[in-house]
Amino acid sequence: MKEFFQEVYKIVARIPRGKVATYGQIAALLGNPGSARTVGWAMWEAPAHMGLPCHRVVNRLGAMAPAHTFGGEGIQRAMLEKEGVTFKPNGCVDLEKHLWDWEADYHA
DNA sequence: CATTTGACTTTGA
DNA sequence: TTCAAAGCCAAAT
Repeated sequence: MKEFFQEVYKIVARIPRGKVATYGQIAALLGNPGSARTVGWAMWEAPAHMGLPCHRVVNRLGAMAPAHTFGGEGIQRAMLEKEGVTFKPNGCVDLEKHLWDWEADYHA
């Protein structure tokens, strides 16, 4: 469903700078908590296409997509760090500090 | 038209 | 506690 993609794009576009969102939460926000994988799939199509901050979208562990997705290893991480996002020693985004509070912002 | 795959998540052993 | 398997929705082949 293309609309599903649009929903994903809209939500991702609303992620505040310096914050990150997880696939599962985005999916849940769309009403499809089980389609976390489909959310990621949608990102694959959208990227630079519409200036979508896909680098702010990570899995629930704070890990990011394969390097080639952003043009190289560390690209996504670099952009996030530039926005003020911190990383854990394990190399994942510090979700506890930078997880987007979509509940308050989007009014799910 | 049916099968497989995919930037994931959650539960079972 | 850690490891492994199933499940979910949508798109691509």
